[in-house]
Parts: sequence; structure tokens; C-alpha cells
Amino acid sequence: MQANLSKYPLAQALVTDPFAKSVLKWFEQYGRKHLPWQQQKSLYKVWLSEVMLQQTQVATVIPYFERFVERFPTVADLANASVDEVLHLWTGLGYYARARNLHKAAQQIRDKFNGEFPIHFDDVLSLSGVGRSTAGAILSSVLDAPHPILDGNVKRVLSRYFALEGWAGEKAVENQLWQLTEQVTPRSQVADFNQAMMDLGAMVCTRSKPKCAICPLEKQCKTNEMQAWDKFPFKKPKKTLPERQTYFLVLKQGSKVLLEKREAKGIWGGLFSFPEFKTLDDLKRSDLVKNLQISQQLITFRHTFSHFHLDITPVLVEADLQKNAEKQPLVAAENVGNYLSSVSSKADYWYDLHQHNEIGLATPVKRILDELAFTVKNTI
DNA sequence: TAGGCGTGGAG
DNA sequence: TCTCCAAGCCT
Repeated sequence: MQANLSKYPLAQALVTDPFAKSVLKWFEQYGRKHLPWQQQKSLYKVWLSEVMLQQTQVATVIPYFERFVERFPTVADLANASVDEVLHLWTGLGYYARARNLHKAAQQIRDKFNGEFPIHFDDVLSLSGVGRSTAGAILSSVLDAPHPILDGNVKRVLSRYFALEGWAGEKAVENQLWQLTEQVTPRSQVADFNQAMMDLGAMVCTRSKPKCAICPLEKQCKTNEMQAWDKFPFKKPKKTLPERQTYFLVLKQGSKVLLEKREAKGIWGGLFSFPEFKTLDDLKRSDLVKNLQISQQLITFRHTFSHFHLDITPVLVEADLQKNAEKQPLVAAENVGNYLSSVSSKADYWYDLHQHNEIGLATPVKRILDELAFTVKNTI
């Protein structure tokens, strides 16, 4: 058997395929080369960025990325942190399973890979939260390893270039797209090529009003030939989002507010939130509120997820209001942790409006807490 | 395997 | 204010 002297023996090969050649040439002049995770590239930083960038736009990710790298300079720092702190830094970024998986994967690297980020595709793919595209993106970006990627940008470029029919959410269409990206991805200069495809999708082959006139693929692009950019890629079949309703119990005593840790699975998994009730009656009947009077029913607002609308009505109950204090033996503020301890579980957390709380919060929960803190501060 | 999983920018 | 969807993965 012939000795394999180079890890990627074709890495020196010239790119002759016209598709890749055009794309690479375009990248030289117009590609993005100054994103934070493109500086002093490392497997760790590129992995972190790729996970954050899943279903998330670049501009949104940048400040989160900077904070993570600052707080967790190495994969070991991340592995040894608490999941609550990781979720805290992830607060607002959404898809919180990514943060839980990121933390788990850091521990997998620490425990199974001797603390070294793996460089073999199957090992990278085995990490929690890393699928085929992310694994390919990491190894191609940092090591120039010849793996194709398939993110939203690449899907859009390929769907248009080949005028591919069918919605990419269908497995069969997705499989075709993987075949196409394998087909166009060169064996060398893969880091630049993959980045170029994403840049093309983000900057030229945009969702609406693509800039075909300046596209390096204009000549061969089927969709351009048909002048039908709005037909490709096929749109997701639309359906109206279901509406749900919930009541947040905002139980406040002094500067502290009661939160509960949510189940690891499901929406906002692992984050802290207010005790939730389906109806106002359920809330009033709960052990947490009996004997107490509602101070204020706050304004209902809508929070929209990817798959449903949630109308949220926060209900403020102040345990230290005079009228409530008469009904309920007053608990000294410093002992507030004992308050209602009989109905509290270990999942409870008294959030101090004046302190720094290192826990994960969903965006609407954070918004309510921030407003409360602001109100308290300006009432004193 | 199709649906669950967040949030915010753009139009 | 509403719709669409973005550097996807997991079950």
C-alpha cells in the first residue's frame, strides 16, 4: 500500500472545475475575511461560532461570540463551567438546546478526547449538537479538510443554480442538495470555497432581490436564465401558527422574585422562568398565592416562537404589601428564601433584582425582570 | 421522518 | 403588525 504522506493528498491540486474556480475568484475580491472567528482560527473558536450561527444571523452572533471567548478562552474553561452560567451567556440567543449541547460536547472533548478538539470527521460529528454540515464547516475552515457544507446559504445558491424543485425541508430534496454540494465542492481550497458559498448566499444570492448582475455564477445559473429568482428555492408550505395562552406568576417579596427551573426538555429547557398557569383561576388557586392578593395584572403581550404564538399575561403578587402582610405572617426580607418553603421545590430560585444572577433566562422573562428592577430602583 | 426548538432582522 | 426565514440538530 502506498504511503500517504499528506493528510489531504489532493490539497495541493489545482481547482479546475469552472464552478469552484469562479466562486474562489469571487471570494478573493469580495469574500468576508474579517469576522471575529476568522481571526487566529482555532477548532474551538470555529466550533463555537458554527454552533451559534445555526439558524442565526451573523450580526446577532458577534456580541455573544465575543463574550463567550472572553469568559471561556479554552474548551476546558467551557467544560468546567456550570450549565447555568453557559445558559446565562446564551440568554437571548434562542434555541437553548444548542447551549446545553455545547456544554455537553465540551465535556465530551475533555473526557473522551483528552481535552483536545478532535480532527477526524466522525469524532467531530459525534459531539453533541454537531451535525454533518457543522462538522464539515469546522474541519474545512480550520484544516482545509475536503468536506462539503449545507447551510441555508448553500441551499439557496444551489437551489437557484440548478433550479432545483421541491422544498428543502423534505428529506428527498435535502438529499439532492447534499449530492449537489458534494459535486461542486473542490478537493482543495475548501476553507475559502465553503466560506465563499456562504458569502455568496448572504451577500449576492439573497432571499429577495438577489444581485445576479454581480454574481460569479450568473452565466450558468438556471434560475437567472429563467429570470425566476422568486421561484427558487421552493418556499416552505405555510401554515398558521397555533396560539397558546399562559399566565406568569410574578411573586415578589422585597427585591426578590420567585423563579423556577424548567425541565431540560421542551421550550426554554434548562432556563429559569416564572411559575406558569394555564388560566388566571389556576394561578389564584395555587398554593403559592392563596392568602395573598394580586397587586396588578400586567399588560398581556405576545411572544412568537418558530412554531406557535404565546400570549403572556404577567400577574404581580407582592407578598410584602401591607394588605398581604396582614394575611400572611411577614417574613423578614433576608429570610425570603424560607418563604413558602413548604410549597417550594429545589428547582426554585429567588432572583434578586439588585444582584447579578448567573442563570439562563428566556427573553420575555428577562424583559419582565429588567422592567421590575427598573421600577423598584426608581420607586425608592 | 417530520416536527420541535427562539429570536430578531428585513420587507 | 404580520410574514418569512436565517451559518441546523435532535428525536
